[in-house]
Amino acid sequence: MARWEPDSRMRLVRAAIDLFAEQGYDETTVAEIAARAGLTKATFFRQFRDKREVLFAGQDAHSTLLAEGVAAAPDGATPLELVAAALDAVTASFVEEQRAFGARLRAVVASHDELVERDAFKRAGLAGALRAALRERGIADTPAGLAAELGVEAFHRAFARWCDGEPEDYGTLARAELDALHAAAAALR
Amino acid sequence: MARWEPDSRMRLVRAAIDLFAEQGYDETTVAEIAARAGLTKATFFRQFRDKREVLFAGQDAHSTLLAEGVAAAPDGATPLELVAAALDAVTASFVEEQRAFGARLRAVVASHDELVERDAFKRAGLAGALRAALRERGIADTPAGLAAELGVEAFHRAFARWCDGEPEDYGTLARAELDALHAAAAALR
DNA sequence: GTGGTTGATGAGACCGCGTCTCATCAACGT
DNA sequence: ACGTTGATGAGACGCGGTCTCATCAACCAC
Repeated sequence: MARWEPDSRMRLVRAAIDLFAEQGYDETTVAEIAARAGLTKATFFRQFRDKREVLFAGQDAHSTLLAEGVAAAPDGATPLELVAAALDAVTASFVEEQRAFGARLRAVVASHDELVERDAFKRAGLAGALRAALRERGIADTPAGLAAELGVEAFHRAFARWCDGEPEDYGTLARAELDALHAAAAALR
Repeated sequence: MARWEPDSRMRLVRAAIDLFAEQGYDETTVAEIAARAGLTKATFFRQFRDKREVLFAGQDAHSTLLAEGVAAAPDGATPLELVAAALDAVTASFVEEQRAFGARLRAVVASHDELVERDAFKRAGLAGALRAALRERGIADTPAGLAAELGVEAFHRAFARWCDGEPEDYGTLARAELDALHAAAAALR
C-alpha cells in the first residue's frame, strides 16, 4: 500500500486524454489536466517530461521488449525472423481491455501536429532500438536498418488495425503485416 | 530592391546556427538570435513558426521537388524508377557551396533531442509526400509506402555522405544509396 | 509512543517561448 | 504632397517548464 493514491500517473494520462478529446490539445493547460486528476502542475512535470509525453510514456517499454525479443531468438535466425521474435515479445503488452484506449489515443495524437511529431520521434526511437538489437545479433548495418524499419512499420500497422477492432489478436496482426511488408519489399522494382 | 535588408531569413538562420554551435541550443534564446541578426524576437516568429524551425525551413522545398520529380517521370516507370526520378529532381538543391553548411547543420541538430525530433517529423513529411506522389502515379499503397521510405532513407544517407565531404556530387551518392537499399531489401530474409 | 527519516506532493517564484496588438517608417504610386 | 503598403519594433500577455522550499503521511528505530 502506498501512502498516496498510487495511480497518479494513470489518473493524469486519463485526464489528459479526456480533456484533449473534449476541448482540444491547445485549449487544455497542464494545470487543468493536473486539477482533473486531483493534483497540481508540479506533480505533472515530476511524472512526465513535458505536456506531450503524457500520451507516449506508455510506449517506452516497447523498445526494451523489442530488443529482448531479438536477443532471446534462437541462433541462426534470419533478420526478419529476429524481427518477428521482437514483435512476439511485445505482443503481451496489448491486452483486449486496451483496444478502446488505443483508439482514443490514436485519434487524439492525430489531431495535433505537436503530437504527431512526438509520435514520429518515438517511432524513430523504436526503429533505432530494434536496429541496435539486430546489429548485436551480427546483422550488418544496412539490412539491420531495413529489417528494423519493416518491423516498426508492421508494429504500427498492426496496432492501427487492432485498435480499429479487427477480430484477430495483436500478435496475429503483427505477423501478417510483417509478412505482407516483406513480400512487398521483395517484389519492389 | 527591397526596402529592408532582403535576407533577414538567412541572417536569422546563420545567427541561429552560430549561436547553437557556440553555446548550445537551450542556452540560446530567440531574442539573442534575433539580436545577432540585427532584428527582434517578433520578426523571428514572423519568419519561423518556432525556435526549432529556423534550422529546417530550408527543407520544405524538398517535398515539392520530390513530388514533381515523380510526376515528371516517364510512363511505365517502376516504383523505384519513380523514386530515382524524385531524387534527381531534388539534386539541384545541393550545390557545392552548401556542403560545409550542411555539415554544421547536421552537427547542431544531432546535439539536441528537440531538434532530432523535428528532424524525424520532417522526414515523415518527406516520406508522406513521396508516397502520395507515387500513389498518384498508380502505385499501390504498400509498395508506394515502402518505395517512399527507401527513397527518403537514400536521400538522408546521401546527404550525410555529401556533407562529410565525399568527392561525388549529391545525385551520384543518392543513386548509389538507393541501389544499395534496393539490393538489401530484395535480399532480406 | 516519541522522534527522526523518507518521499510524494503543494505553493509559488521565475524565465523563455510563442501570440497578439498597436505604432513606426521607408519605399512606392498617384 | 499624400495615401498606401508591408516589414519591422515595442511591449503586454498566457502557458510551458524548472526550481526551491514547505508540508505531511507513512515508516523505522529505540
